[in-house]
Amino acid sequence: MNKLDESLLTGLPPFSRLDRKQIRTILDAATPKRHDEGATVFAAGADADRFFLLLDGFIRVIRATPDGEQIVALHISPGQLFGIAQALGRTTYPATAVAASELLTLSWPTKLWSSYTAEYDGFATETYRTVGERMGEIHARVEELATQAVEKRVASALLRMANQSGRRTDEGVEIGFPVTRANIAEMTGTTLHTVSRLLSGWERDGIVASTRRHVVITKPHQLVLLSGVSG
Amino acid sequence: MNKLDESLLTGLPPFSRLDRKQIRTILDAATPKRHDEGATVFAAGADADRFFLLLDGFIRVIRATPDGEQIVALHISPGQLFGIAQALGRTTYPATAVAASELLTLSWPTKLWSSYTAEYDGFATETYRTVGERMGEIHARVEELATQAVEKRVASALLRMANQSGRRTDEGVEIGFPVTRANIAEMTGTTLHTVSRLLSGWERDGIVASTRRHVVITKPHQLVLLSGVSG
DNA sequence: CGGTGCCTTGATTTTCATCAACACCTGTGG
DNA sequence: CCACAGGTGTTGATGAAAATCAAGGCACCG
Repeated sequence: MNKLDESLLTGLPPFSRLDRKQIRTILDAATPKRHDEGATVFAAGADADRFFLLLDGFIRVIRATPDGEQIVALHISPGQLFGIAQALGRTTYPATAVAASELLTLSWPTKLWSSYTAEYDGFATETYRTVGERMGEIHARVEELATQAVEKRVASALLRMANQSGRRTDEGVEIGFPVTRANIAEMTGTTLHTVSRLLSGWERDGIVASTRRHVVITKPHQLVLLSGVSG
Repeated sequence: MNKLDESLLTGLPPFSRLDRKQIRTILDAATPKRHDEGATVFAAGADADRFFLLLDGFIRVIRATPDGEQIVALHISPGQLFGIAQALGRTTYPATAVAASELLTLSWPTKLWSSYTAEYDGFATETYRTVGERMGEIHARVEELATQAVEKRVASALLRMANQSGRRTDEGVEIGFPVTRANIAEMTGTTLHTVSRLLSGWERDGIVASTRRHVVITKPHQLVLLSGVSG
């Protein structure tokens, strides 16, 4: 069994203040795993027996309503911890984590959590910072849903995804994972029909270019204007 | 200067595992303060130099959008810590805390935070549990805003407030702090006109009874049905 | 007793969900 | 290799929900 390379963790916020030996110890306790696109990493309500680090790919965090609808709470980018129910004083996962693209993860048994936060300098503070950022992101979602019209919400959602995962291409900025009209609708609290109409319109205006399950933002600035900065 | 009574903290989750002497020490470091209804305890973006415990009254946590609109993120009940930016790895308050009713608070300088979490058993875990609960609450808000019609959102908001602060009266359950139509609109992402119409309708049906700035839920069960349990 | 904040109600308009139909792409299994 | 199914995307027509526009009333405070 070949060992994981230490460079995987070096420089990531939760581990940035640790030395080589500490990182080695942590890596040796980690279980790496590949997940296919669409796979469920863990489900809401399940026993939080492990916590995770996303090495590559993107996670979609989903919550299902009692009546079967799904909503996308947020996306997680490479380098971030997730499934950290412990940091919220919980013993079950609060939401479902689905692979938005093919994934590479590391995971550790939950029981290591308390020793990591106690022993490793910066691990606790950095993970709480992550929690704080997600809190802020969700707050921003509430604001959007409560005050903005659908068009602005969809524009904001596209920009958010582009910021988190965007790849520059010669056409513009491409969102770094597959995303359907229905996905965008679940993010913005609307229907796939409305999203489709908006994207069609923007495509006509040359602001975005989309193929099946992929979106390229060709005129980010225009989209920013639509997202409602100052108006 | 008369000392604060230890019974103020005894039994509250963050302090429940501490002994008399520890509680005494913590209390001696606390600054008590009264706030009038409508007063701002701290403002979003301000330097988080203190953290707070709400002894009596209710806090409304508010965020303002760039274009001047306000949204009510959540309410805080007596016995809860608030303004705990440190727990989220932040140095500024993420939102504004306004007194929904007359208030009594204790507060401590931020610099004590790290020693409290380190020294006092249960303080950290319990406050992170609080953070987790608020996270869950906000998630629930996102779900509501994304999937439920206005009527259900308003019904849910009333029930939530009643659960957190309700007082039994012979008429029904009264929400324990002043609340205007505009406040409810800010909680549910609608307008005060729509809220007014809904409340008028429910008043006709005998489900609620409201006077200026006060709401009594006379038929909670009916309201639960309207809030959309299984439908 | 005047002013401000809170609340109500009607009329009109806009936005967006819903209903409906169809086109296309991709992978699968006969 | 083709047929077909299931997931994805488009677009039009219609209707309902809720915002907006508008006006006024009532209660509480100084």
